[in-house]
Amino acid sequence: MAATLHDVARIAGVSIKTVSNVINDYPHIRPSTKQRVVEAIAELDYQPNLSARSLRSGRTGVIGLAVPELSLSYFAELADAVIRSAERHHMTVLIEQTGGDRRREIELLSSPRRQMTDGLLFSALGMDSDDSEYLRVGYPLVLLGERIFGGPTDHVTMRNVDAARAATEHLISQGRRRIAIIGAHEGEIIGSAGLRLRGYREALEAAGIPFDPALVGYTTLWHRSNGASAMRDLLASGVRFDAVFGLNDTLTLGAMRVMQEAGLRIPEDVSTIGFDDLDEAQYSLPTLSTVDPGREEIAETAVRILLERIAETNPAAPPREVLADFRVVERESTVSLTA
Amino acid sequence: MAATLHDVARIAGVSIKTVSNVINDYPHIRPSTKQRVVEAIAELDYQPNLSARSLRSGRTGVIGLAVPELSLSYFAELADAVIRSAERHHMTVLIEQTGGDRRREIELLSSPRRQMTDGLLFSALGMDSDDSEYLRVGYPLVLLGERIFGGPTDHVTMRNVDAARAATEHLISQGRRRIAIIGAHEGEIIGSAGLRLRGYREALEAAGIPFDPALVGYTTLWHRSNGASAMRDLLASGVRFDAVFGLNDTLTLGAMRVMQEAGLRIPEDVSTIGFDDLDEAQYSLPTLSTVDPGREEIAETAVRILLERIAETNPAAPPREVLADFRVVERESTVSLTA
DNA sequence: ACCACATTTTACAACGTTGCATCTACCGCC
DNA sequence: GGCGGTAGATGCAACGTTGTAAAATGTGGT
Repeated sequence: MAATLHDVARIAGVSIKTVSNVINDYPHIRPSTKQRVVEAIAELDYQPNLSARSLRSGRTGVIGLAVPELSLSYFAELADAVIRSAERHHMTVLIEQTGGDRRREIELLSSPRRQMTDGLLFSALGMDSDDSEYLRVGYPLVLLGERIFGGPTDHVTMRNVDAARAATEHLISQGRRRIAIIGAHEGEIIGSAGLRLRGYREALEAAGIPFDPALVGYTTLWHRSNGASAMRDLLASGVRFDAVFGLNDTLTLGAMRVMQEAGLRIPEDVSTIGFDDLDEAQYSLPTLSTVDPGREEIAETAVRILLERIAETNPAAPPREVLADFRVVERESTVSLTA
Repeated sequence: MAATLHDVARIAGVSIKTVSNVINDYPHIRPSTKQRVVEAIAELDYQPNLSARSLRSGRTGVIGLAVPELSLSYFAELADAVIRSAERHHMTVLIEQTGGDRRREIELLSSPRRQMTDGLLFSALGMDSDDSEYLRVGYPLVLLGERIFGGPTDHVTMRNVDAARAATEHLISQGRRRIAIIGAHEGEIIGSAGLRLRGYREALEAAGIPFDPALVGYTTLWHRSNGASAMRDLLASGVRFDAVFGLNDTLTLGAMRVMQEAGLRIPEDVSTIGFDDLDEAQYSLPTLSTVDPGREEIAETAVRILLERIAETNPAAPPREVLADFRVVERESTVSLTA
């Protein structure tokens, strides 16, 4: 079967420990010895047994990434970025899908699989701040997302409130006053929906525009179809609006499609902005203005912090919270009122 | 730190082997003993050490999935389906991205990481049939995709030619005669592009429609922007067409956007069909007719076959090729000529 | 030639688990 | 009462690696 240290040692005429030393770049090895070992390794096409190595060292070289669903573009693009980041640090990524289900999220935190990872990047969706004690786990954990703040672990996330306020301000600056919002979650305070709604309200308030509950479209999920049906409801209600802020791009694209079917022109009749800056937003008709929440930066930072924690000798360092920079991306779907 | 078999054994007052037997459902254990062990396991919150287990057993419980990029929706949806399938078999999935690069694909086949997986689902994009010898590896490997046929391994894929012919026939049955095709690859015979182009030509031929090279839009990649620019070129060339077959949905959505900008009506002026049946195709404007190539079935079958190979004692069984069923999905973007 | 000291190599024991072989106790049967 | 057989429990070795510590070898100075 596969060659082991013993085989290499036999061929090179040294002890297995010497082979191990060569592989691990131990400095004090005679060049001639090293060369013989290297040749034997090449001859046998030796590859270290990773199970044995991690049994011995307690490290696996794998980090976990838990997300709700890869078929949600935001998480697919996040996973892509995380894998590329991890690669640069010679780490592999094991992806788990939770479906956004609280129970599965909690289970996953203490699943035997945590054993095969050195640490976990955890994008919670079903859990909330009340559950934050579950995050007190015995391995390095970096939280992503906006469901839990002030928890016991490091946390890398986006500036939801600020970014949503900036998006709304962008619409206001174009002379829009009746700004519908799509994707709100009934009663939510913390969480992407709650925080972005808050940014929206702050922007309105700052501009002296009264908040009109009739302009809020609620959805449970953020799939395209939810955006579409929220918009259908909004149109059916007869409420007047001249702009839409969709709480993510996917929702917004669904809503746009319904508006266009209904004969509304975007951006002339309804200036529309989304959130996430998916690749897709560049190719819709019209192209979608949106907020880039700093996804690449989030992935990169989260991986870096997780690896720091893994390497750390003293795990008692206080939890850090990192907020990525965001950016409003103006495209065709938003334009000033020409009236 | 974490509890081991020894700890459990001490608490339960039995040998570690008995604990191991309980965990592995060895039949001959006195119920009272079993109960004591189970209680001790619960008390210590014991979880087996997976590194030790795989060192001993040679199995990891992990399968690898190599895809070009997760940010391509097709692969994100495929990965989602594979993970869900694997979950049902109590397996974990380790995802690797190759970027569709031939060299990286080849490297990955003999990477030390193969060590941490019991087998690999491999979606090749950069390699071609000339490289098929690289697939002769010492571990269970199931090939996905359409770059290599007749290779030495099991292969699960879609009926590209038939499905593309069916898509084209769908357009022809609606009275379309000038059918543009977008996303072809110069000179490719094998591969999604080459095979689907062949299906297109077969359909034309069967209908007695001459093949017009001016109607072929070439692209290197299949991102949205490639579809958009191919369509721009097509429009700039002045060639006349009354239908478009996009070789995948993403391309097609990019092309649709350019057509609409140019004032073409879909489906009236240009009946349009894609390929992949992405979630997104249900929410574009108009909704996109497309081909469902059987992605779920592919994921499920591939996982099943891989696990069979892993469990197999005699690995000499001849390679199998499985083709999933496809289905033309009619939506708003295709309609009969009303002349 | 011998010592002090640095370089190079090695032996051994673990990491936590499971396969194999073995051992004891007990059961039913002639 | 002795024997074969099965249920139930165990001890030992091994999977392939690396940390520790110590042994072997080499170098230079006296």
